[in-house]
Amino acid sequence: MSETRPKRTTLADVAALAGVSAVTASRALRRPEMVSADLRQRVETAVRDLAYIPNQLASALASARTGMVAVVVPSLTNGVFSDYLRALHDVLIPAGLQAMVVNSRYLPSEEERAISTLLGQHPEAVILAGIDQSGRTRRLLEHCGVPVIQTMELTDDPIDINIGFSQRDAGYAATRYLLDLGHRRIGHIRARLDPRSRRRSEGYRRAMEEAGLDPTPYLAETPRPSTVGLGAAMFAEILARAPGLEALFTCNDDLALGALFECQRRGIAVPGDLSIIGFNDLEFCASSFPALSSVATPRYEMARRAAGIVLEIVRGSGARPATNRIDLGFSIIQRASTGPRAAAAVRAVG
Amino acid sequence: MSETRPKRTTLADVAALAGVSAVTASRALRRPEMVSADLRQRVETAVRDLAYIPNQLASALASARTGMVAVVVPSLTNGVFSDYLRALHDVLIPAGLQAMVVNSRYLPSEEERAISTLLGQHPEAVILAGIDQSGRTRRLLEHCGVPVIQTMELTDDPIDINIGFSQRDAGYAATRYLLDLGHRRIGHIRARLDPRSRRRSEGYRRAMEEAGLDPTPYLAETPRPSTVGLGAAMFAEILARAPGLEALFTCNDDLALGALFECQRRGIAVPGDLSIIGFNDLEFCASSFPALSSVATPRYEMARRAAGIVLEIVRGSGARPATNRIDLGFSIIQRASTGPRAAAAVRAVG
DNA sequence: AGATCAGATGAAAGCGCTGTCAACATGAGG
DNA sequence: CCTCATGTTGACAGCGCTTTCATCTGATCT
Repeated sequence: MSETRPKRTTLADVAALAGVSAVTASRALRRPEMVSADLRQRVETAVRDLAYIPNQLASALASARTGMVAVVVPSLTNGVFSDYLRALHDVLIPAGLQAMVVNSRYLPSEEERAISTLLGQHPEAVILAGIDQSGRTRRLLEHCGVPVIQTMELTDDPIDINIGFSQRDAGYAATRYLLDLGHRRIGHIRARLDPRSRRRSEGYRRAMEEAGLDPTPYLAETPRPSTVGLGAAMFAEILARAPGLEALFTCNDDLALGALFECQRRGIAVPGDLSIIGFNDLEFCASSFPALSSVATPRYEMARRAAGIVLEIVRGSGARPATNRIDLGFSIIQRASTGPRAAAAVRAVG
Repeated sequence: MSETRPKRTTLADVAALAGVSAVTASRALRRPEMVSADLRQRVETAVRDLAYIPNQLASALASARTGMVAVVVPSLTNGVFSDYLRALHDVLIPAGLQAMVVNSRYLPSEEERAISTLLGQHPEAVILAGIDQSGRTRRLLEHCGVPVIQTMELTDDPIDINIGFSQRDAGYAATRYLLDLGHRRIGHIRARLDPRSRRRSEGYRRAMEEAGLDPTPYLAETPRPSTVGLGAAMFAEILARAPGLEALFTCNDDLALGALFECQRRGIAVPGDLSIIGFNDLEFCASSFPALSSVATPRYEMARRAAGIVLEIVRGSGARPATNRIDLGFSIIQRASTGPRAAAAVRAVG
């Protein structure tokens, strides 16, 4: 079966059956209004009878239009990217464009490989989740001749167009929020150690230092990918190290959920004994007990805007956006898991 | 920018710069061992200097090899498919194959569209998550001339090759497990209503009926996609309807987690007052409080095997597996969220 | 030394489709 | 009745690459 090449039906077969030339058959499919109703009908019938599927490869090669936009995300696992990809599809599909998404697994080397492969397929645009491309990747992208959109985060030096928000500011704001609640011993957990979470942590560090606090004793980090279980374990580790912990900011919601479970396991009241705030505001944050505070990130909107810009450039007027850097911001979502510094904690701290 | 066609560098440019013919340049890249060290060197230098990226379209068209395998999954959101896709990548990438994954969103119409598009790109194999293809889709797949692997579930009538486990048996086993624990008023929540979850529910229904129990009063279902919040809401709904509930089997872990949170919110002890078992055994089940029992499904293994078979057929000996239907089974993972029927509940039921 | 052969290279053909342009009807206008 | 738009259709070339297959070299054998 792997050696028999049954010679897929081609446009020529369809044309022959319909009794027209290949060009006409092509037009009947691609621009039906250019072909008389009679022939169009015959071609359509032939297509159906032969179960003809156009060879996109040949079509793309001849027309120099692939109808494909390349998308690189660092993870498919992460709930963050499902909203992101959904937005992309919502915009691209109705416009007849196909998103080709590949996963870089948070590895610059894989990203480079992926982009190189994708570029070979001649996408009409490239949408990247992230701003941290390697130098070689950047060069490829700069010379590929199609729009490149970097998302998820802001950069001062975009390859082409940039849509996002400041991860650092968001991390800062989350920490600041806990500080404003009166907390001082604020822990921070981060996993994976990708550049984006690193910048969130920088925000945490800056807020702490500005408040005259030393973040070191309350910090836990690991290169392992974040999971709920890891959140629980790392929280336990900080707790062992810094008993007087009053609040916790985690780099994402999975870690926050893990910490919350660990609190339940140990009988630590949330937010009575400990306030918790996560990051991303995934769906479960609103439904947990207590509901988790988090930092809402505009991931659907970032992707929607990115796809919209692509559409305008490749299918619309060709007009590029007025500005090549769009800040979509973020917001702190206050829920039951965070509260003011409790009397008990105040007493313990002195 | 959209109108300027800067004429990407082609193999001919590379060949010219290296002072060789296009064929030699092609060979230097594709089968280096066929070219003398000297010329190979010159070609490689030219490639680097020109930042040449081969046009995969042209390459695929000429060689009839795309190096791509088409993958259709119904969801990217669902934690289930991240393990699945990871396995696919783990096997395919090192073999030089690229997985092109598209999301059918649990819609047969989208699946048909997606497969039609994918087939136009001439994949070397097709891997499907699910067995419920529409008639037209089936016909396309049967005539496409490449291996087709249906996964996630077993069918008596595979298109080509089938790897999975019985969703119905798994649903039956989960319910049976609760029955064996002594529970009688066993609730069941299911969302999305896709064929796979329907068969899990059929297993539940059969187990209940075999035990002489009427499942109707304890059943809640909705076509909406399942979320943690939905799990909580639907659980609350059953509770209002059937106060004496002793146990709950949910169609997936997200719903189970929602139900667990709802129990915490209402002060219902788990498993003291209510046993809960989910489905899929996602990572968080082991870390929640109490840890959630679940049905572990071999999703990594299914994908790994599927990819392995693809590899063997398209890059290996071309040998197809001895059997075209592989059952990978499932297992009940017992954790803290399930326990025997409590004395209190026994009393209440009478 | 002449025949033989493996290895390296290039010329030509063509993968399946679409862009371009010429050819051909058709009916309107003069 | 002839000319000229208008609208359809087809011939041809070519997208960028790889796959024959022929050619040419230099080494090997007798």
